[in-house]
Amino acid sequence: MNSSTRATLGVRQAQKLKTRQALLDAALKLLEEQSLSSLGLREVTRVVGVAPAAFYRHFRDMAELGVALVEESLGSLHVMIRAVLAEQQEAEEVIDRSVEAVADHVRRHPAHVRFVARERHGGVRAVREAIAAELARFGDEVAEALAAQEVSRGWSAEDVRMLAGLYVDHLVMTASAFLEASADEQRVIADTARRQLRLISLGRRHWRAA
Amino acid sequence: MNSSTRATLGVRQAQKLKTRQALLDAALKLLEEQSLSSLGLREVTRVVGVAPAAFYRHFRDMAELGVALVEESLGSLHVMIRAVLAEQQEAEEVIDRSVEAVADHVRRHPAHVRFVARERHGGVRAVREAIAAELARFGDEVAEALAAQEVSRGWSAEDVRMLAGLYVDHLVMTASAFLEASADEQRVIADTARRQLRLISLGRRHWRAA
DNA sequence: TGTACATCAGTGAACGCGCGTTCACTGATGTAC
DNA sequence: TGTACATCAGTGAACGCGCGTTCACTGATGTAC
Repeated sequence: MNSSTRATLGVRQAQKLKTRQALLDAALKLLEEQSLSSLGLREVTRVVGVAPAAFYRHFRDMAELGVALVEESLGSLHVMIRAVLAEQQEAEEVIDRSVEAVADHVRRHPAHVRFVARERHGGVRAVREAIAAELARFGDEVAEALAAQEVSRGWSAEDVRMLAGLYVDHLVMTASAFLEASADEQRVIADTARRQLRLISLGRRHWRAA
Repeated sequence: MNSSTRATLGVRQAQKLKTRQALLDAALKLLEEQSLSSLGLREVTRVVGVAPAAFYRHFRDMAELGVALVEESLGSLHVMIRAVLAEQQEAEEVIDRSVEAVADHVRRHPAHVRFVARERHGGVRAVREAIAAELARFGDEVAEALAAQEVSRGWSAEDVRMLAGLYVDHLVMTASAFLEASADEQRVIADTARRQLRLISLGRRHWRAA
């Protein structure tokens, strides 16, 4: 009857998924004010309104929940990156669109962005590794898109990947800079990000040409 | 009698400073495995070997200790940056020297670097703000050095500051990448960092010339 | 130099509290026939 | 369709434990005379 869950799922499984998602949502919200390594299992179940022991039906511990949050957080970012990469336009337009897309993504998913920025170098190894692996995949994907562009003719694979890494790092830095900024500051950050991308783009066009 | 403390300090004050430093050292060590927001006051005093209540003679809470660690951590980095900026050489040499200096700094002060990377977006506001303020000062300092160089003739102050920001961000990214890397991986990271700086340098030389 | 008093870094015991984890349980959902 | 049994998500009580904070204290160091 519940059209928002696949018909093949029984009532029991659907309810379980709902509770699991409620735990993830509650944790993400609580993580706006603290880091994963200090977030308590009881805090999370309290917000959801289930008994503490119910947590164990879904996750072994908070680290496992953290890894699940990484997938959720970077999944939506992945969609955004793909969309930007798919467009084929002038360099200048791509830059403007990218910065706008990042700003928009932060506006839509601030908690996800904050979580990734915070836990990327945070105190929970499994989560750090999950984020690093996911960002490396982004890098590979960006590299593939860059390699297909005319400007990359004659570039070695390593050089393309190096440039992709620069873009991914810049994206993460820009996104987290947006987070704590007021509307005015956001405009400055966007402007700076555009100029930085323009400078990198210039360096790209003259690579090995100098 | 103790030549390592200023003669003007009484025995009592010297001892107090020693305990304070022991608390900072113990905290920094414990923070290699967790984040500040989950580090306990009792953990720290236990390592130092003083009563928990002694903590309050030095810091109001862990956040205040964290801010003190920021000053300590970024102080040594500051010295390193200044040294690199002071040298006047060919662009290519500056890049090699910079990357080597960063690698060396991470080798010498891994815990400080980890602390800054982790808490830059961590769960304690006061510490985040202290790090942001200090990195902004680095950016200003780098901008000043860049502005004095021949290549920057005709650049607006904002553009110079934008480039300085790119360098500072790149430095922090590179330093934290070194942290978790094996010797082999460190060589790859250093090589990538050099090429990225070379590309940025190229963009810089062609800025507004295109 | 010696004495009497003030300061204050560090002590140790006590407190109430929330934590993670365990366990036998309940009762709605699922399955076999 | 109806019945009997199996599954299992979530319960609620219990546990031992380490936490941050308070407090009156001690005794070495500092100061005034």
